[in-house]
Amino acid sequence: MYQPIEKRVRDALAAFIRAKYGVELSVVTERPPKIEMGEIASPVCFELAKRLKRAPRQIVQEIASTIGKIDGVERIEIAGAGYLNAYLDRAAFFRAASSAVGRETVRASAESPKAIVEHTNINPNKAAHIGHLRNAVLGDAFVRLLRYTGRRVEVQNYIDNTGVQVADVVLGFVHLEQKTEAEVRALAAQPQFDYLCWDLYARVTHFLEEDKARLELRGEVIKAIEHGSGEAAEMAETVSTAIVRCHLKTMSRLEIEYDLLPRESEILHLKFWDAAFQMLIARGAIHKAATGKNAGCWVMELSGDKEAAERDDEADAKIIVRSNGTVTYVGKDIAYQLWKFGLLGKDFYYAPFLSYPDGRKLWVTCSAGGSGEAPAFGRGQEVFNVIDSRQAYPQQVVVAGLRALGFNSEADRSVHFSYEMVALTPRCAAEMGYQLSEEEAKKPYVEVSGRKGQGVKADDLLDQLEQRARAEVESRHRDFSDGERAGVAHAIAIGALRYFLLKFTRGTIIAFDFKDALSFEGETGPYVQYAVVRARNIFRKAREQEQGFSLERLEETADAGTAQRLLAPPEGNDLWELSLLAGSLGAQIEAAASAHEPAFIAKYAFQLAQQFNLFYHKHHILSEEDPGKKNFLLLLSALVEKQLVTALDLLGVEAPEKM
RNA sequence: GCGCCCGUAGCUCAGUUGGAAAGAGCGUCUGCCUUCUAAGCAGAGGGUCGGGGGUUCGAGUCCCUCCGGGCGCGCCA
Repeated sequence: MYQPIEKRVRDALAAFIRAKYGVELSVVTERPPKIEMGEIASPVCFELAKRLKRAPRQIVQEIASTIGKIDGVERIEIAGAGYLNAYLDRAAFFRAASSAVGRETVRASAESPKAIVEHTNINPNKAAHIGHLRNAVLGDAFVRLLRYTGRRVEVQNYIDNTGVQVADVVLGFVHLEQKTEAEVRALAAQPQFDYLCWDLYARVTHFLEEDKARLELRGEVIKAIEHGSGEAAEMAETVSTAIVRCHLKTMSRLEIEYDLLPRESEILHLKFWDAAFQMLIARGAIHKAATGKNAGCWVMELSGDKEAAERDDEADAKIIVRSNGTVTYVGKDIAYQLWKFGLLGKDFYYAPFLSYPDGRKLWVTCSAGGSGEAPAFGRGQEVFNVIDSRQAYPQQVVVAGLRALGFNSEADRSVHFSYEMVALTPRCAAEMGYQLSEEEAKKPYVEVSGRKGQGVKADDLLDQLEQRARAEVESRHRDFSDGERAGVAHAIAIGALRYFLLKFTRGTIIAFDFKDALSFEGETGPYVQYAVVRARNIFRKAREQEQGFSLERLEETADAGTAQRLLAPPEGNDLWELSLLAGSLGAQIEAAASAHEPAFIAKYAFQLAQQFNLFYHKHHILSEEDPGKKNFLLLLSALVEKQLVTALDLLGVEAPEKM
């Protein structure tokens, strides 16, 4: 509701300035520091003063007195050294915000351009940990944001089922546990197989570190897996698929779902790389180094400097194919990125992997056969790769690869949705029993090693959160059934966890601490959920007290005069600020979507909840005797509730009816 | 060595294309539950926005430099 008016003000000012002074400039607007100064301010006269070589104060007066009426704006005033402050028509804003509620969602049509978002991407060899959760929650919130703004989105969770990490677990089962494939399959059917592999993986890491000669064993296992047949390959398939199911189950607890699981094994077997290789050679994007340290390798020049390539200058060359003929990780990634844009000229086969409770199907790639009912995957218009910031360099190489092939517009539409890692506070690491050096103990955070079996497992954290939430619910609601308690506790646990991971901006390293993550007070998900519950409690009680009460009828019986009276300054400033903030969700969504920053929504939700709590404390609505005022307060509560629910939904958090 | 990121209150963090007097949570201290649930509210205290220089009418925000911290740069994946 806010941003259309803001845009009208900007356009009106720009048009006026163009007509009157013949100057073309982009008008900036901002929120004044205090509500007494209006709702939209522009410092445009400072810029104009410079251009016209006149005093800003003089220009601002001319504009304010002659610009005329702008729809939604009550008046324009002069402030400070030359600010133009616009004061909105409060009652009109409130009416528009209230009636627009619930009608703002844009539905994606099947023809609208598709965005591909790849996230989660956990190596399928051990349980998911807190760092993986940040990736998945961030990716999922971004997907929700895109879908809300009307984008069609395909969610992919890439499975590296042929890499070293899976190989190491297979090595562990074979050499440390002396297990056969059938025995591993039996274990994989047991619950918490991902936990078992977590420990085994740590043991394998230790086993390999003890004697470097054992690395040969790993090489053999990898070769066998890549070849795709034999006991080791079958075991790798068993392990990785079982672990993927564990991960999907964990993600389902957080209501994170996917459309497709593209697998590394198919990229290999369907020879995606060979196709990309031919393209790269044909367009001269890579060349074979004849001399120097890279002799015998196919390399790509990152600087795009052809002369450097001629000279075999190694400084800016990235090896794509090793001298033994095998392709590097980035090479495969280039092929995969080409497929995402529909540029590779090859496609996977697809089979259903599972069905979600709402009937939606999750598909997996396969190398032959497959189902004819699979939707058209890939061919994205825009591609977002949710990958931590440490992979910035390889991501740049992939984009450079697209550019070298002449796909400049696809390169521009390849986005590395990067974020910083989750580390542990030294205190937290100590609590978990990890040995820290003196140096580490002084740092603000310590990075933990999944290889060594360190880290906070996602399911453990979720269990703890649910347990705590359940204890809280039990102490407050003795009347709840077991099912109700579990449901509410689950919603609170998710709210706490998702909010915790989303309230930090992407570039901030999260120093994880149980104390903060397990909190339900202050700037947390449950705080926001609680505000929604408070609003709903009012409506519930109102329905009990009043026959035929409904939120729809409130709107019909509302009169504009009351809103105008109650929102009028100065007494109405508090109600107005809450209304204004509630009506600004759209502006926040726009900002969050364009900055790729879900944290903006989290911050907004908290601020709105905070202001609502203040309002809740000040006004006892149901005992309000003035029926017009009571009606207005209820409408305002309904507006806030709806906006909070929408904001929470974008974060993937559900607000329970009671808590 | 090269590249990228960060440094804001005791702690953890916001501060959206440069804009009016620096914000929040936690922690500390002081109050508020016969009311629509206190997972809440009010108040107090706490800041040379790492240092210095520059650009600008205006800098936490842009540029330079220094200090401090992190990450990346492999014929690993």
